[in-house]
Amino acid sequence: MQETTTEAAPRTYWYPEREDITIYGILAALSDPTRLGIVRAIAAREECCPFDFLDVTSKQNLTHHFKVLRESGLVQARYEGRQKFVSLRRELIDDMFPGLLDGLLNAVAASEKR
Amino acid sequence: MQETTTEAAPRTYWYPEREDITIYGILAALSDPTRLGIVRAIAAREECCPFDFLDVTSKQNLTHHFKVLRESGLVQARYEGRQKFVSLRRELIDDMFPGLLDGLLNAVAASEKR
DNA sequence: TTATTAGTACAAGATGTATTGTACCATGCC
DNA sequence: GGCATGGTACAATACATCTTGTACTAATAA
Repeated sequence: MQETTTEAAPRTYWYPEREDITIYGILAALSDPTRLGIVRAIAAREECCPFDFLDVTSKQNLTHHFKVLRESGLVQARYEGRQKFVSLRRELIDDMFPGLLDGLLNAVAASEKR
Repeated sequence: MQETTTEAAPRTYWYPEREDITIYGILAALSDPTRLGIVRAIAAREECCPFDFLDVTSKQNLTHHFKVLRESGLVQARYEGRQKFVSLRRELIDDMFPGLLDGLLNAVAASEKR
C-alpha cells in the first residue's frame, strides 16, 4: 500500500521574510572571513556550489556557514541533482538596504589593491 | 618623598594599528544594535559622550561596547575632565575601505524611510 | 575633606558561535 | 541492487560575546 502521510519535501528550507531581515544579521553574517569570501565569490559569478569551498573548511562547516547566510536573508539556494547552487538575494537586499552590498564589496575589493 | 616609579598615564588605551584593522572586526563591531546606533550618532554629530546612551543600556555595558568599537579601529576617544568624547577615525577607515562607512550608513538610513 | 559624578576593572553567568566527529539522507552511476 | 558523491543532522567541544554586579579611579564641586 502506498504511504499517504504528507511529508516535507527534502532539502526545502526556511527563508526569512522581509520583515525578519535586519542589518545586524547581515553584518554579522558578513563579519566572518569564510562567509565574506563566499559572498564575494557569489557576487562575482552569480552562483556557486558549496563544493567549491572545500579547500577552505570542512563540508559540515560549510553547511553551517551557508545556513547562517541563508537565515540572514543574504542568499538563496536551489538543488539540481546532488548539487546545491547558491545565489544572492540581490533585488531584496538592494531594495531594503540600497547601496549596502555594492558599497561593501567595492570597499573590500579596493582594500586589497594596495 | 616623591614617588619616582613611572606609571602609565590614566585613561590611556591601546588602539589598533592600520595593519591590525580588518573588515571582519569592523563588520562585527557594527553588527550590534547598540554599537551601530552609537556609530550612527557619532557620524551625525562628530563627537559623542557615552553618557548620552545611558537610556540604552548600563554604563558598564557602554564601556564594553565602546571598547569593542575602539579595538575594531572604528573610533578614538579623548578625555576632558570627567567626560569622554568619542569620534570616528574617518580618514583611516575611508582610506582603508573607501565608501564602506558612507555606503553602510546611507543604506541603514534609507531602510528606515519606509 | 567629603560627596558626587563620569567612567573603568574585574568576575560571573548566560548565551551565541565556530569547528569537528559520527551518522545519515538523497541523488546518480555501475 | 550496490556504491560513490554532495550535502545534511545532531551532539560535543572550545571559545567568544553580552550583560549584570560589585568595587574602584579620576575629576569636579561643596
